[in-house]
Amino acid sequence: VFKIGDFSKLGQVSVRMLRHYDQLGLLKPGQVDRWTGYRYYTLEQLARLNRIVALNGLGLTLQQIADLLDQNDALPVDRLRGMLTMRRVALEQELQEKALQLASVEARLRQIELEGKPSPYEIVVKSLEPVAVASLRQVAPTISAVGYYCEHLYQSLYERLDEAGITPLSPEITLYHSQEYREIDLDMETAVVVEPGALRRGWPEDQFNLYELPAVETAASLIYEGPFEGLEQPVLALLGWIAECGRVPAGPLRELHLSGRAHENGQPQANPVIELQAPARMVEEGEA
Amino acid sequence: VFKIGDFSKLGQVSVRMLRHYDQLGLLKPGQVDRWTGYRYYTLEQLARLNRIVALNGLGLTLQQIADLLDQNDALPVDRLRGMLTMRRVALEQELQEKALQLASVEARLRQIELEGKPSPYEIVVKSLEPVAVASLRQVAPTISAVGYYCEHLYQSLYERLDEAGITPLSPEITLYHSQEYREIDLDMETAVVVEPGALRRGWPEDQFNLYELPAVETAASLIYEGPFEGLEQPVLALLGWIAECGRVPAGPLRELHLSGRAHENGQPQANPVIELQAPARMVEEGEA
DNA sequence: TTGCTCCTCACGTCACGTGAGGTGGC
DNA sequence: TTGCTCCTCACGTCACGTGAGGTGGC
Repeated sequence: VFKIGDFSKLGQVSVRMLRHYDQLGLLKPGQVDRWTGYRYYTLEQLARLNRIVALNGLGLTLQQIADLLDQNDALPVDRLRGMLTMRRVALEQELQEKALQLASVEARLRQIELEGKPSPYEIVVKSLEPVAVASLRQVAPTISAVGYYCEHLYQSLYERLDEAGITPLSPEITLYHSQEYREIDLDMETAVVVEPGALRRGWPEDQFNLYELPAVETAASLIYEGPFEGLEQPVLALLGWIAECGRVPAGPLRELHLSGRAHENGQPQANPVIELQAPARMVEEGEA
Repeated sequence: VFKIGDFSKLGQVSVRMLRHYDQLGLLKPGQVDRWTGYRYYTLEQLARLNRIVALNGLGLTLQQIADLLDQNDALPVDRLRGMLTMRRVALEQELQEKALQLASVEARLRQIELEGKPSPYEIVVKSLEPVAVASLRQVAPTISAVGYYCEHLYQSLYERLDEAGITPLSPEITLYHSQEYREIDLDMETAVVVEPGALRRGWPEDQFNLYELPAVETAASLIYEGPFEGLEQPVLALLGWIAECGRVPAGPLRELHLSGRAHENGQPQANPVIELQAPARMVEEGEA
């Protein structure tokens, strides 16, 4: 028979926890002094305590352990197997997440070592909701022509929407359909968000596209603030980040004009706030 | 300017968390309506929010992030590097722990598949404190002679301690110096705990050994209850577990007689409670 | 009498989710 | 007027550590 302190040393479990196990009903002392409240443990409890510690070391919760040890001291095999299997799945997932985090941390550190300062862009993984959009699509011959195309595409889009009696909402979303970064023949699509109801009514197809931009499970995103000419750098940062994290593009790059229309009265906004979203997915194992 | 709900969608952060960040001073809304308490956020806040989300995704605490983003919005490089380095170390450790846990869980599952029922022994990793002991050591020719040797070694040990005026405490600890399991020529040492003060006074060396059993950082331990003849099975279980976890024995196996002396009046205890402790360490990488 | 152990009660941890109960804007 | 959004306050999570304040046994 041991007092709680001795039992604590025997089992290498803190006194606090022994009291806690008592309270949870996980491990009741063999005897409790009615007057002083002192807990007295027997050697048989030690085997049970060891079970608890062992299962806990595998990462089972005390509640799960209580379920297992409950009434009879014999472990119900099937439940144990079930719990261990669940635990294995959870552990595999946690391992994967941590490994990804570690890779990100190391990427950041490398980046700091190389450039001497942290990247000005913060890249975040997010999911994208589906949105109803109206759009026009065309190929711009060179990268320097993109601004011009953008302006005029949006302009005619707005005109046609006006004729059709559809109210453009915000933001504008320019999509770049070329998967990689390129400087000529950019397949671009200028889109605006419209109310979802517009999809259900039919519209002349030759005037503009009207459809739902698909949801994206994971996209890399960053916020850029500055002139349109400076967009090249954040685009490259985003694509580089994707590659570095073992991912691969999974859809057109989206350029959201969060601070309103890119062009107003024929003038481009001087310092627009732009969100770049690059849909991406993990490379499958064994994929090139 | 966005209301909290819109901003929440933009940044993919729950409304609850935006309020929380406000409260922590991590991200104050650009404007708060004095009368209604409504929070209004601007686009500039979005960049900061993205920073927060990105750093949080690396596993930094909000407090750390607050320290980084504090006054100036420019990230102090050195502090960032420091935190990331710490984080990397922590992540590596967590990864290792999880991997070990996963290995244990899988070992348990395999064991259940093979034998159809969970092992009757719960093996726990613990550390061992140093203890002062008095002991006698001898080689038993065969495993079946161990009981006999044990009895007589303890008997003469107690006699000599009595002559020397040293009080034996408990428990008895029998040490097996052969590293592997073997059935002949067992190098065994029968020891009893004595008060630490006894070490400081000198004793005739030829009567018995008097020394401090060293501390052990990690030892595998299990509780066995049953006759001494049944000890073989738990010993093998313990050694098997050690091997399975990528560890290697690191000292003599200890057999603690927790329920009192092994022999009393020439009779062995019928169902003693015994703790087996096997010091072990992880195999170094590249070690055979 | 002095330490030592034991007792109960309760707060803090961390980044959230989820209510209750109530109020402004279309 | 009816939903919708927003507000504050507060509890719960999980396995602990760490006190405060007090009492028994040698």
